[in-house]
Amino acid sequence: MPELPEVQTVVNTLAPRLRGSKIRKTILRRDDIVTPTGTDVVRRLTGRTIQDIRRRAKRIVFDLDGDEEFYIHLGMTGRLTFADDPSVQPAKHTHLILQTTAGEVRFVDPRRFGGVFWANSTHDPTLGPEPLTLRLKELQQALGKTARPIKSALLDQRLIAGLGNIYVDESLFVAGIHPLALANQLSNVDVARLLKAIKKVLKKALRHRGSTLRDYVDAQGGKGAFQKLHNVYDRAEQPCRKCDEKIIRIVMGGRSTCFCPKCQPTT
DNA sequence: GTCCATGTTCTTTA
DNA sequence: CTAAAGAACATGGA
Repeated sequence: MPELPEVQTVVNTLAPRLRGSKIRKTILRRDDIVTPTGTDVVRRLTGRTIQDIRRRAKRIVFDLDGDEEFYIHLGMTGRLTFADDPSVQPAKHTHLILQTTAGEVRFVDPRRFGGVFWANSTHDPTLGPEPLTLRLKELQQALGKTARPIKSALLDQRLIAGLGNIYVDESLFVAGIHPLALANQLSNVDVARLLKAIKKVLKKALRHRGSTLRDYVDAQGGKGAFQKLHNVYDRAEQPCRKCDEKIIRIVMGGRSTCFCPKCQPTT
């Protein structure tokens, strides 16, 4: 579900309520979603104050009192939502429940690609720069070093952190760049257009509270609306909104990749 | 039954 | 050695 706009929207709907609250009770219903394995999150979380909640890459970072932090990653199917009525039985695949002075929050994740991570995100070398504040020089440098197709390079969180399959495809369309174009063969002009496209797409997606294709919801259960504005993602076989050409779907590294062959020519 | 899925990490290959 | 490609993870919906 979650790429930068979706994760940010969860944080935006979670933080105002949860900031400053205290965790009264922690219920861990399965412990194999916790990393590192064996971390006693119940003991570590109960009684703690949540000072802030923020996003880093696709992570929802909880700042706790005592200068400690952990994060929740939503993986593909994770949800982090307030329970309107805490007396209602938790949904299937509810793995963690935080009962706080500001309400009850539940982490649900059927596929369990997400999880709870007791780790610091501040100096994590596996996370590249944030796209919204990324500068052209940095991106040029990062892309110049790799001979992979631009699509896979942009999915690499060490190069740029927060994009996923949807927003890479959408950004490449706006930039008019073919997904198979080699990263280090893009001109400076191409990269400049690409960075502008990435920021533009992400900001627009944020305004529309992310994309709900299947079951993504924010912390209050609200769906995103940006999927209605997708140019290419999940639009294979449909006409391009710009030129009417048929949108193509190919598979790259096991991920479906959608693009307009006319607006995104090979070069 | 088949194929597909908004992500990450580990393993294999070149 | 490193970079890139591929497989694996687990569940559910069409």
